[in-house]
Amino acid sequence: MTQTTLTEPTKLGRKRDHTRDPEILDAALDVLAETGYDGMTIDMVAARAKAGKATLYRRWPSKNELVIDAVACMKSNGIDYDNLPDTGTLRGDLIAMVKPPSIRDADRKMKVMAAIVSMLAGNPELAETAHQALIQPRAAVNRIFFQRAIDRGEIAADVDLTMLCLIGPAMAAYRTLMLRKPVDREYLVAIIDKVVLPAAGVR
Amino acid sequence: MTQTTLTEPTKLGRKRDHTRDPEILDAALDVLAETGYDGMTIDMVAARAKAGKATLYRRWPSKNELVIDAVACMKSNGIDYDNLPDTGTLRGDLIAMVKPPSIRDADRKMKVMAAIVSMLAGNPELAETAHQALIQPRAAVNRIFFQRAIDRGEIAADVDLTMLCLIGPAMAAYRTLMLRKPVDREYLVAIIDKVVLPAAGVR
DNA sequence: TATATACGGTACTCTGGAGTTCCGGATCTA
DNA sequence: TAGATCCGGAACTCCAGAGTACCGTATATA
Repeated sequence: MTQTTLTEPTKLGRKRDHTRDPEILDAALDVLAETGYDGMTIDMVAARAKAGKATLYRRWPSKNELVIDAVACMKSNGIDYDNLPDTGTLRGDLIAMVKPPSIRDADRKMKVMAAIVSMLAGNPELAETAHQALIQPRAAVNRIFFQRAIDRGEIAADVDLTMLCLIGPAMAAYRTLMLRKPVDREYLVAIIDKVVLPAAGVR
Repeated sequence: MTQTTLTEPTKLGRKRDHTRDPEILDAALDVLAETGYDGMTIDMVAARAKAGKATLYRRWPSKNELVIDAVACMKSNGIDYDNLPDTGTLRGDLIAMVKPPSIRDADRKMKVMAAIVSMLAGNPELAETAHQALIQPRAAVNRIFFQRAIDRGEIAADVDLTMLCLIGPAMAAYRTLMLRKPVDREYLVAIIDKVVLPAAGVR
């Protein structure tokens, strides 16, 4: 009777409602963006998600794991990889990415970045997750645009792709996190026209 | 006898040894850079400075004020304003700034930035101090170099100086804080040659 | 129906750090 | 010399937040 065959560990009782996972993680991201890592408390997240604290601890063993999962689920938010703009010019492609809602959730991304920056040094798992979810996707899209431009002969084939891909994200992040000024459409366009395209050697 | 004239509140007792202030603030910066704002404890700072905790609280009313003072005292570290390089070319001036010890304490500056980024939003005084001590000085030096280049006719007079001044700091900060890769001389030279100078329109 | 687990919610324990107080000893003024 | 304030150091109070336990209720299996 009590024989729980190793091959069949059938679960008893009420099942966990995993449809709530995204709501909880989204609440965690809100609190994280608003208060920073140390300012964020599990009670805040639970209250925001209208969930019990025990519910959170049933799903994530600690605050750290919750944050890692929350950051991970931001991956490729606001980027539709199957439907990237393809305007025929490098400038057109880059400008096409400067649109709401790309700008809207980019704001929360920035605040989450600010919240976790100081944790990255002593938290390799969070650092890796943040890189995969927040840093890499945007650079990857840029790389596609630049590669197209190379294939078209629009820019030289020996440019430093890695460097070019980082200009936009770097200047946007610096303006938000350090200068604490808004990164609006006007500023992003200025970055493209005054820095990125000249650096790419566009005629 | 007990008359303490308002015009002469002569201090009794042993005098505070203000020569220790810089040592304490330097210890605070070390701990701040190593552990982040919330990870930093007053006990750590006191131990590092070989001082008593009461000594710290006699001089700064709270941890927050201590951190603000510590950040403020980083101002223009590693920059000798009275002896800036003047090589006759924009590239020469920019490259001349890419030297130890400019790179060495730049590393601690970066770590301090990472430590306080998430505090800036809810701490205007710290934000202002950080801007004056960490952000503004470097941009100001760059602005001098670019202005010289304009005066020489080396670059066009209608360039966006503010934007140009930020490229270097932004890309260096992004590489350190987000990518967590070393900002060495090679990388800084690459930024100058591949991004800054093309953006400035140097022939 | 009986048992087991999930749920939201509340109350609890425990730990670490901010800030305070006191100590013995040193250094200043009156 | 006496009183006041400093010093480094240690012990203390106080509190917020991580994590746990338990409540009554809901939903699953056997």
